[in-house]
Amino acid sequence: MAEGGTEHTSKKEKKGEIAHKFVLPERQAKVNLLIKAMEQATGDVGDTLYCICRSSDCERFMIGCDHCEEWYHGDCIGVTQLDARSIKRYYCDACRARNPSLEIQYKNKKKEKRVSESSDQERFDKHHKEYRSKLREKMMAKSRTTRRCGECSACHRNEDCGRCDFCKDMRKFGGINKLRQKCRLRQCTNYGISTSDKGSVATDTGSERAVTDLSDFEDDFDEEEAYENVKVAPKKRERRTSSSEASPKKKKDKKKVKSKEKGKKTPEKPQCAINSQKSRQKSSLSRRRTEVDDALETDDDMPRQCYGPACIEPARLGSKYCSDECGMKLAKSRIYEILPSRIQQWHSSPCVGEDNNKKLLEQLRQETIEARLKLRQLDLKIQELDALVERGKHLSVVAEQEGAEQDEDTELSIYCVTCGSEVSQKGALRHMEKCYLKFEAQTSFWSIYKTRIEGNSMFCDFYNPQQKMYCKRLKILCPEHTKEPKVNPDAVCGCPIPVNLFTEGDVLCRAPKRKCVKHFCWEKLRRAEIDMQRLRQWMKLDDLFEQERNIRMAMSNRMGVLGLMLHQTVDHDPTTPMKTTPN
DNA sequence: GCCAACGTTGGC
DNA sequence: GCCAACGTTGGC
Repeated sequence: MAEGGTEHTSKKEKKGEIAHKFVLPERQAKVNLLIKAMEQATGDVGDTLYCICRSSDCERFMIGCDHCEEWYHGDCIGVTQLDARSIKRYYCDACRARNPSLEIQYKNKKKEKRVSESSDQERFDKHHKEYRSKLREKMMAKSRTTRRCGECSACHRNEDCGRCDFCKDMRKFGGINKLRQKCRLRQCTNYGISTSDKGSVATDTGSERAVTDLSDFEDDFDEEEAYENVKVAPKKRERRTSSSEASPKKKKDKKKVKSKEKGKKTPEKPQCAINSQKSRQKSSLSRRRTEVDDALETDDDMPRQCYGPACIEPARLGSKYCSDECGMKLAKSRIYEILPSRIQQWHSSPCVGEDNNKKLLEQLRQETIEARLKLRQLDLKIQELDALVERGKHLSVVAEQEGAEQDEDTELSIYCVTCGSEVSQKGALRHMEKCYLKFEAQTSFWSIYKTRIEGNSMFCDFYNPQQKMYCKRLKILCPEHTKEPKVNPDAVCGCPIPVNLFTEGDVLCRAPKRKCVKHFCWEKLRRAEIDMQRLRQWMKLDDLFEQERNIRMAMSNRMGVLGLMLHQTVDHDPTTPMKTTPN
């Protein structure tokens, strides 16, 4: 689509160069020939639509708008070649409706011609007024609830789109029927034009004017008609009452009761109500039109020619193509047309994103190596610990060893950090350990996946068949699924005794393991510490892997066909070339 | 009686 | 002024 748009713009630009504002009759033939030749050269003969009639015909006399640069057939908009001679700057109706400050400018020396020109314009306006008032009359003649002109494509649509908010609200589309409105694509476009929009022109809110060219074109009323239109709204209300007069008396009474309920307010109501209704109607209609136009932009149901290359079939409803093949054909030709130059451009211009990604990948690789090295070191630490424990097993118990449980009179007490109860210093470590395990058992960590780690896993991975999940506590600390090993009565504690606060010596504690209060569970805690470090490293590796995957995906997307077709680097300042290394 | 959808209301 | 919500209406 983007390419189609580009072609369109470029052609307009070319046209603008040749035939500036409008085409003088004597130059007309030449210009037409030139445009035709260019179209043939660019290979897009007749595929661009002009004018309010949206035809590709450019054989007739045409005049270009100085604001939007759209081209119009003279006979479609009521401008003759003679008129065009006296016009200096021409602005189309759509542009003038959007921007009231725009006025058609005439040449000075042809001032006298303005009379006839303006009369032409009047004729033209009159023609439009007639058309629109006919439409309005038609609509008003129909029943009160009919908001159909019966002529626009929306009125001819028989089925709800099922996609707009109003359709989605309908019960048949699974909605809850809150909005209770007609499908947006079936709402008459002429209804909004005829009754309300002049108000928005007069007040010129601007933002409300986001409507199609056609609507704008038809919106171009003068003040007189604006007044007429304002008067339309109350008429509708009156008609409603009169129509209800025809209906049973019950309804009439109902109305009376209603007005009585409102009390003194009733006499004042007509004017206020009319005003408020006017404004409400105005706003709701302008909103509706904008929304409908938006919808039409994306889901156009106007009959048009298939966009397929060399295809002359009408497009399917809601599609730009007559068949899937035509769509594929156009897509293919676009790829053949655009991709080679994009690849060439890709190779010739530096890509900062690509460089940054490469740097990041290198950084990630380094971090991965470091993490793996650390993991190996931790594995070694475990082996060392195993060796230490093994060495302790061969030692014999020394009863008087420092740290062994002894009956001392001077008992100090301490508070448990977990439960807060007072415990003796001697049994503090033992109590706190048990207490911690008790609380820890209340919280569990589960995953549906079993851990798959090279070497020994640090996770418990107990499988619960009911939950069909695996326990993700640290194996060594899991109070639920790891049983405390039974300690032999003559087992030695075996904990290395530190020389000072930070270094530990070769000497091992030879107190009986059951009675050593100083090194209670030392082996378990050390293993847990190492396992935690291992866990951290594995998580880091996982994170690095994820980052690498994302970067690689971004890199492959960038160079992919889709990426190349969708994106393009534009160097806005070729005099100072882009740097490949921004840092 | 059902249903589509119009027109009004009141909250924001 | 906008807009969601809903009472009401007219066609079937």
